[in-house]
Amino acid sequence: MSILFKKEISRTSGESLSDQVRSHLRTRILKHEWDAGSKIPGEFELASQYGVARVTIRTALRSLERQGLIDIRHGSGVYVADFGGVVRAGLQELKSITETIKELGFKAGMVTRTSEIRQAGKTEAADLLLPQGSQVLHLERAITADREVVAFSYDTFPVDGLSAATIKKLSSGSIFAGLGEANKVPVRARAEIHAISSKEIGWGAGKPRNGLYLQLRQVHYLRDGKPIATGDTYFVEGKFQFIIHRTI
Amino acid sequence: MSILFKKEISRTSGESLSDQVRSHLRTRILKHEWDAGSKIPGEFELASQYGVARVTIRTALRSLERQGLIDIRHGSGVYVADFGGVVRAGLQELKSITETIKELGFKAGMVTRTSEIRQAGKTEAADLLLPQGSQVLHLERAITADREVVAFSYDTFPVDGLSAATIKKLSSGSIFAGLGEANKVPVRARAEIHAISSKEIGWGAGKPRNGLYLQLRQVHYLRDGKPIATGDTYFVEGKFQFIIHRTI
DNA sequence: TCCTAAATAGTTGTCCTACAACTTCAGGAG
DNA sequence: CTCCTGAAGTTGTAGGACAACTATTTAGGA
Repeated sequence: MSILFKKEISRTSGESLSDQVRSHLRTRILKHEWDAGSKIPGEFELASQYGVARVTIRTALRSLERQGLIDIRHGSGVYVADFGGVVRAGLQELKSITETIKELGFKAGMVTRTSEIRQAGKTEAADLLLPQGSQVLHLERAITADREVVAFSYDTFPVDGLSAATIKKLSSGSIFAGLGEANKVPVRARAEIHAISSKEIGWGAGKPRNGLYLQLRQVHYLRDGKPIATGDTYFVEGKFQFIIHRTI
Repeated sequence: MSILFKKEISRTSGESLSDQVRSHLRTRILKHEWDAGSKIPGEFELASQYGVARVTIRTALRSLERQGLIDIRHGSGVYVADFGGVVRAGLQELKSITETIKELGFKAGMVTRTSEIRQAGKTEAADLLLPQGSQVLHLERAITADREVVAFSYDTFPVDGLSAATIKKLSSGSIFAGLGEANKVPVRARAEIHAISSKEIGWGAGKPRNGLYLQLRQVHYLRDGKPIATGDTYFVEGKFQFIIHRTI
C-alpha cells in the first residue's frame, strides 16, 4: 500500500514520532477499522503507511500491546485484542476523567464546589516534595457523565511557578488544559486503589446512599520526575467500569 | 565496562532475549543495585554488559518503564523511579498473588475451602468461550500473608484438555504451577475492579466485620488469545496495597 | 484417499551502523 | 553574578540485513 498517513505525523510538534503513531493507530483501532481478533497490517506495511522507520512502528505497537488493545505474535502478526466486546478506557492510561467519559460516549460535566488557596497539609507537602507551609490550590469537584454524578474529586496543586491565568484556568476545572498552558502536563502517575465506605465523602443529590466508593489516591509526575499534583478521586461504585490489562 | 551478564542470557531457552534481560534488570533494580532516583548505565553500556544489541536493551527498558520501575528521559538517561520508598509489585503485572505476597516479604499461605468439578455457569461459560454445560473445576480459597487472611478467591478452569495430574495440582492450590505443567501459562489478563460491601463473601475467622472488599474480576488468556481461567478475588480492604502506574 | 513430513512464504525478533534530537554542564562574555 | 554558547553524553529514529518463528502449501508414502 502507499503512504497514507504521513501528513498526520509531524516531526516538529515536540511529541515523539512513536507517540504520534500510537495515538493515530489507537484511534483507528477504537473506530473498528479492523474487526476484533483480526490481523492488522504488518510492521513493514505500517512503516510505509506512516512514512517512519520500522523501529518507530514497533515502539508504538509495543505500547498499544501493553494497553491491551493489540496482541503481537512472533512469526504470525499483530492482532486486535478480542476481549469479548467493547474495549473500554483502561485505568493504566493516564488521561483526564472527563476525556475518558467523552471517549466512552457520554457527555462529560463538572461542578466545582470549593476552590481555594491554602497551606499544604502534611501528606500533601510530602507527596509534592514541598516545604511545609507552602501555598497550594485545592479543588473539590463533582464529575458527571450525562448529568449523573460518577465521582467526587479532591485535588491539590502547588501554586509556586504557576501564573495567575493558569491558576484561574485550573480553578475553573480544566486541569489538563491549565497545566498544558503552563507546560506542565503530567506524563506519569502513581495511583493507590482502595475500597471505601464513608458518609463523609461527597455532597449533594449525587451522593450515593450506601457511601460505597472506589478511591483512587494519585500523585502526578512530570517528565523529569517532579510531582506536579496530588489528589483523591472517589468513584461512585457501579457508575464507572474500571479495567486493567495485566501482563507478564 | 566489560561483558558481565552474557552468561545469564540464553539464546535457546524459548524466552525472548529482551524478556530475559528485563527479568535480570528487574532483579538488579529490586535488589537496590542503584539508589532510587539515580541514573543507571546507559543503553550502550547495558548492551555491552549483556552482550546483546541496543534494540534489545531498549525493548526491555521500555517494558520496565511501563511497570513503573524506571524512568527513561530523552537526552538524559535512565533513572530508577523514585516514588518515595520501595517500589512494589504493581497491579498491572500479572503474577500469582502468593508470589506477590512472597516478594513483599511475607509468608504466603493458602487454605482451600471448596474444590469441585461441576458444570459451568452462564457467565463462566461466556468468559471462557465454552459450550453450555461444560465441565469446569471450581475452587474457593482463602489466601494468607503471615497467617492473616488477605483475600478470598473464587476461581474456575475448564477441565477439557487438562490431565488428571494437572487437575490435582490445581486443586491443591498451585494454580500457576499446575497450568505451567500443562503448558498453559496465562500471559495476559483482563481485570475489572469494584468496591464491594457484602456479608456473603468470605468465611471463617478472617472474614472482615465490615464486609468491605476490593473485588478483582479477572479472565486470564493464553498467548494465542484463548481464555484459560476466570475468577473473582476479594481483597480485604486495608490488608493489601494496590498500586497502578499510569502513563500516557 | 488419508496422513505425515518437508518446503515455502510471510511475520516478528534481533543485530549493526549512522545520524537526529534532546539534556546537561562547563566555560566565556557581558 | 547572570546569561549565552558550545561540547559532550544520552535517548530517539533511520535503514538494511538476517535469525527465529508461524502458518500454509506441497510432495511423498502408507
